[in-house]
Amino acid sequence: MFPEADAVSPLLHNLNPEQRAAVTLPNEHALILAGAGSGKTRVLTTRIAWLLSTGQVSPGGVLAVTFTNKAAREMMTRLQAMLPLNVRGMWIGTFHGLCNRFLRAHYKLANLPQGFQILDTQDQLSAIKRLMKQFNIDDERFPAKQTQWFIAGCKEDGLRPNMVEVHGEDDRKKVEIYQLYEEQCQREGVVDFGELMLRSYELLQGNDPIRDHYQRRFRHILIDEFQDTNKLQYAWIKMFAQPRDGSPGAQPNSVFAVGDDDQSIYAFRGARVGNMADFVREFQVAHQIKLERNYRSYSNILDSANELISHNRNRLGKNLRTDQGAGEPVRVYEAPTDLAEAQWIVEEIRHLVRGDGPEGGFDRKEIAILYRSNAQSRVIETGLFNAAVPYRVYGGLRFFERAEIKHALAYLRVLENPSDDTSFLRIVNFPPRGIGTRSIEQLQDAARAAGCSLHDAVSATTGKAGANLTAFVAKIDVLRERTIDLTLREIIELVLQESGLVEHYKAEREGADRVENLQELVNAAESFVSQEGFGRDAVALPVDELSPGMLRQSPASQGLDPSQPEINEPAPDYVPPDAETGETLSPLAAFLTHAALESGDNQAEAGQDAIQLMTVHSAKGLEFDCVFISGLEEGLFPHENSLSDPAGLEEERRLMYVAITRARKRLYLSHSQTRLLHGQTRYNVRSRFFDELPEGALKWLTPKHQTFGGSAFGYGAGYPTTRGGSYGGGFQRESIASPPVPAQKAAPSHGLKQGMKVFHTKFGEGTVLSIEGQGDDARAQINFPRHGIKWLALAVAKLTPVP
DNA sequence: TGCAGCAGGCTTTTT
DNA sequence: GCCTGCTGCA
Repeated sequence: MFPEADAVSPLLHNLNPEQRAAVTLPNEHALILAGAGSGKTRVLTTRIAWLLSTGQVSPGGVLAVTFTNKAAREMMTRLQAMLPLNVRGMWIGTFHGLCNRFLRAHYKLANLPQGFQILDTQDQLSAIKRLMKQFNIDDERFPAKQTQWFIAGCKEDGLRPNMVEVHGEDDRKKVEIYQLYEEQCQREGVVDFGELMLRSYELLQGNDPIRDHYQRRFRHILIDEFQDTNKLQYAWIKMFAQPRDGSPGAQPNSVFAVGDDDQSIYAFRGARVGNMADFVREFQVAHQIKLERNYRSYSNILDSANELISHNRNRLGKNLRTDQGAGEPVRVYEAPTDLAEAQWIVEEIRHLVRGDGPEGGFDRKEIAILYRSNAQSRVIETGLFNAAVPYRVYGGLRFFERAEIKHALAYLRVLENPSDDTSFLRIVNFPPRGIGTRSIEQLQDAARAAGCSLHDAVSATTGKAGANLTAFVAKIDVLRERTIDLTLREIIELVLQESGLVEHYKAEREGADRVENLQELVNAAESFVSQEGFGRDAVALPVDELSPGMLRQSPASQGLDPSQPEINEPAPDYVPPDAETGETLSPLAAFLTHAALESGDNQAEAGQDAIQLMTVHSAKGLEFDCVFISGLEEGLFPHENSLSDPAGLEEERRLMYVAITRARKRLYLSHSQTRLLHGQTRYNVRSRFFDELPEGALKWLTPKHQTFGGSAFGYGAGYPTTRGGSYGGGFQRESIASPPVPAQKAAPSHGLKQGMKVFHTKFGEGTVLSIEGQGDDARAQINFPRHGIKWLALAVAKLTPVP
C-alpha cells in the first residue's frame, strides 16, 4: 500500500510479524494488546517513526500520550535514535504535561492566569486543610485526606460540583467543600493535577473551533498503557478523534491504543480497564493485534504467569509464549518468620552474585526484591544491611517533594504569583521570623473580609505582629524587583540566601543534607535551562507551533520529505485566539511548572551496583534477571483489603502477574508463617496464588504442606476459583505434588472462612485472618479494627458471620 | 515560639 | 513498630 515502506524497511527489520503488522496499520483506529515483555514501547515508537518516514504525517500531526515522564522520555529518545528529526513539533508527553502545554497556549480561554501554578498532592492537601479551617468544617467528620480523595475522584470522573450526585447530608457538605475549594484555587491562580485534565477537556468540549483545530492537526493519536486511563482521560482522548461521519472530504484521524488488560493495577486511582472494551465498541476499532511473543523470560516463568492469570475471568484473552527454553524452575521457599525469609533471600542473593550457578554471577542491579507493601521492606533491608550487601530502595520522597525544596519553591512561587496563599503560608514564618499563629489568623480574617490574597491583606494589618508581616512582604517584594534581570540560576541563588533558608539549615544539627539538596536545586534549574527550550512540557507553545503560517502550510512542507504529497486537509483560516500572541512563560514560571509535573528521581544513588527493592507497583515496566517476590501470604498478597470483592482479588492477581513477568531468568517466591506487622505478630497462611501456578514449573525448596486457610477450608470472600467450587481447587492440585493428605475433615462445623467478616459481641466487627486446629480446639485469628488482632477459641467465642 | 511527648494511622502511586 | 502531626507546656 505504501511503496515507501521499502525505503524505510530498516525500521521494520527485527520486528516479528505481529509487531510489523501493528507498526504498519493503515490510518484507522487500532487496539494493540501488548503482553508483558512483548516489545510494546518498540512498537509504539516504531509506529511513529514509520508514519513520519513514509510521509503519512508530519511531526506536528503526532500526539503521543504516556503516563509517566520516564516513558515519554524513553519514547522521545528512541525516536530520535531512529530518525534524524526535530521532535519539538511533536506532542509527546504525559497526559498532564500535554494538558499543561495546552492550557498555557489557551490560558485566556481556559480562564487562567498565564503563569498559573500547579499544586501537587501535598499542596492540594494543605490547601484543603486551610480551607476547612477557614470555614470551620469539622475535620473529624470530614477528614482532609478523605475530602482530597473525594475531590480528586470527582475530577477523575469529569464531575464539577454541580454535577455530583448527592445522597444525604454528608454528600451535600462534601460537594460544598469541593465548590469552595474550586473557588479558592481559581482565586489563587493554581490548578491541581485533576484540574489540568478536566479544564483541558472542558475547553475542548465547549469550544468548537479549538476542538476542530486540534482534530485536524493531530492525524495520529497514540496512547501508551491504555488500560490505566481513567474516565476523564478517555473522554479527553475522544475529543481529539474526529467523528467518522462520512462527511464528504473528511480525512479522519486515528487512535492507536496500546495496552494490556492483564497489567491493569491502578483501579484504586480511577483507572478503568473497561475503557479498552469501550474503545473497541465506540470507535468501531477495525484492527486488534495481540503481541504475545515474549522476549524476556524463560518458559517456566511465563507458564507460571499464564496459568496464574488464567484464573481471572474478565480478560480480553492473551497468552504469552517464548522461544527460549524452560530455564530454571521457579523456586518456592517457606520461612518460619519474616526475619528468616529475609535471611534466606540474602543468602540466595549471595549465591547469585557469586555465580555458583550455570549462568555465572549476576550483577546486583539485575536482582530485584519485590513486595506488596512498603512496610515489608524494613526487615529485608535489615537483612541486607547486616550482610553488607548494597541495596537501593525505590519509593519514598522524591527530590521536589522534600521539605527544604518545597520551601525554596514556595519562595519562588510567591515571587511569581503573590496570590498563591498556600505558598505564602508555607514560608511566612519559615525560617522563623516572629510571625505566630495568631497574627496569621488575623491576617487570614482580614484577607477574607477584603476578598484579597494574604499578601495583599498585609498592608491592612497593624501592631507589632503587623510590623513583622510588613517586613516579610517588603522583603518578598524587594526580592521580586531584584530578580527582574537575573537568570534563573541567579534568582534561585538569591532566594536561597535572602530567604535565610540556607543559613537556617546550616545551623541545624542534621541540616547538612538539606543544604546540599538546596544546592542541588540550583543545579536542577541549571540543567533545566540548558535543555532545549526549558523542557518541552513546561513552556508555552513555541511560537511556530500554532502560528498562522503553520496552519496554512501543508504539513509535508515541515516534514521530512518535501516531495510528499499533501496528506492533511488544508486547515481553515482559523487561529486559536490565545496562540497568536506568541507570549512565552518566564523561565521561573516554567521551572516551577517543571518541578510540579516532574517530581524528580528518588534520591537513592543511581548507577551503583545494588540490589533493587521496590513494591510490585513500582516494578511495572521494569525487568531484571532475578526476581524475588516476598511475603506471598494471604492478607498481604493478596492484600486483605482486596479480598472482599472479586474485582479487588482480580486486581491482586494481575499485580502478581506483573510481578512474575518482571523476571528474565530466575524467579523466587517466598512466604513466611509469621510476620511482624503493625507491631503485632501475625500468623499467615501462604498465598492462594501458589495454588494457581503450574506445579511442573515450581521447585519447592521447603516441604509443601497443607495449609488450613488455603486448601482445606477453601478461600473466603465467596470467590469461586475457575476450577469450580469454592472447596478444593487447591486441594486437587495438592495431590499432584505430594501423596494425598490424610483425609481432611469435611467442612468445619464453625463454618468460618478466611476473609469472612464476623461480629463479636465485645470486639465488634472483624475479619478472619486465619483458622487453626479442628473441632473444639479450633482457633481463629481475627482482626478487629478497634481492638487489634485476636486469637479466639471458636468453641468459646460467640461469633456471628456478617453478610 | 519551640520542643517534647503522645495519639493515631497504616495498600498500592503518577502527575 | 514506626512515622506523622498535633497539643500542651516552658
